[in-house]
Amino acid sequence: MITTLREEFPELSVSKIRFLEGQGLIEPERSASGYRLFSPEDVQRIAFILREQRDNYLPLKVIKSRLASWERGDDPADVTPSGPPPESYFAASGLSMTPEELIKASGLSPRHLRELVDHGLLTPMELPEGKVVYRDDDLAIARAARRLIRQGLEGRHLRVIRLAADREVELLQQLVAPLLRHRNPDNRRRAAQILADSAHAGAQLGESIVRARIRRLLER
Amino acid sequence: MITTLREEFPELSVSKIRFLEGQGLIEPERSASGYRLFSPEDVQRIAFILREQRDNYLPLKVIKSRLASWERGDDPADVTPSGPPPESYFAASGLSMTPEELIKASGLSPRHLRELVDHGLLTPMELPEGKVVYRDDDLAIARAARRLIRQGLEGRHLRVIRLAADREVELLQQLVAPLLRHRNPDNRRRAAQILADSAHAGAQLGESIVRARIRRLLER
DNA sequence: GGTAAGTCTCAACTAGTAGTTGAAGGTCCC
DNA sequence: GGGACCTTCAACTACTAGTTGAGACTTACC
Repeated sequence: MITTLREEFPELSVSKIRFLEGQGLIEPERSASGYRLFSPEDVQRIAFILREQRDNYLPLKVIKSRLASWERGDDPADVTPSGPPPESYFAASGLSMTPEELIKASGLSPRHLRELVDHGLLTPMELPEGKVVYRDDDLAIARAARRLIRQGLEGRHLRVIRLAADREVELLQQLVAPLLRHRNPDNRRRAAQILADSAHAGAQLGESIVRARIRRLLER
Repeated sequence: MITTLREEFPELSVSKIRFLEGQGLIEPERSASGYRLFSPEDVQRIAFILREQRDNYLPLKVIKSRLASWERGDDPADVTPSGPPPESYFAASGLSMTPEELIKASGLSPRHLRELVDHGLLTPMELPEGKVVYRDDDLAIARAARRLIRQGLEGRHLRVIRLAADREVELLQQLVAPLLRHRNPDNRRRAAQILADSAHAGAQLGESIVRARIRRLLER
């Protein structure tokens, strides 16, 4: 049987392969005597299925439909909904934290927290009494920043990322400026939807480009 | 019972609430007589659970452990692995497509495809016979780009995103340059790991910043 | 040609997840 | 005091994701 796959998935059984075929997820060729013959593409496909199961806990039905829509070259918006759905994309949890709480929740050091504020990555709300309060946006930013800091990046590097994000926001802002000009709730909702989808697509685009570049870098 | 939740989740049953408590996902207060009392936070928590189930197909066990690590203020790397795991982050599927196939799979028009190539978002491999071939990186890029184009962005706007991505790659490259200087397989693997985590964190950071900015924009 | 190891189908079985249902009883509130 | 709600607890159900076993066939090797 396919031993290559067993490197990544040691618990892969023959019966599971048969089961996957029974569910219509794979369709290996057959030899004259009825044995299954797996092409490299079949192996890739099985690896994909197993990875989706293991890493994203997707039910086989969902994997199957994604494979199918991928094959049809379908609208990828339906294929990659791994993330919040548009309506909830900007849904704030109402969380608000003191600097101390943010430090605990993000794992940042006070020094790094200050750096992030200085470089404009974190934008706490200033309350009249002189206190400052962070929101859930800031927590997400702080956590991501901490991962990068741990790898050796510093405030000034993160600033580059912030500038890029700002430029992207300007871009998106232009897109919905006409809708936001008048304070009409319907237009506002429409704008939020466009922004949600575009922001998500923009993030995907950026990540895809980075990934492509890095892959080529590593291939050398 | 909680009717607010039924707006988003019409099929939510009382027995399901009790089941969730039985599984340890929620712990509502109790009145003196033993009735469950749901605070707004409880409602938020339940909504989160139901959303993870509905949108990401996560098993309750996984949701529970994510809630728990969120509560402990744990390493968010474990909390947000919605995406490929480090080892497979750069795993190519070996896919290669002709321009026509890419157009079909991405839904781009030939004109937009040309634009993306011109602006350096797509970088096909040129084969000796003069043919060009796209890879799976390019498909991901093309699909994300198409979502933005559909919202009204154009080639020159996407170029801005590409430049930002390039700058981010330069940043990350510096991070692993020492490891890649000598062709040692162990160092190479280590570099790949760092790049995978950092690229993912960088994408998260960028998206978080954009989201925060846009949210503030919409709040005005 | 024999035989061991592997494969085939098909049906039955199993383990786990995610709840639902029903019985017996307590609480709330008009 | 009665109807509508809530409580627990055990049993039951539906579905997913396989495993196991029987009986038959194939492949490889001596």
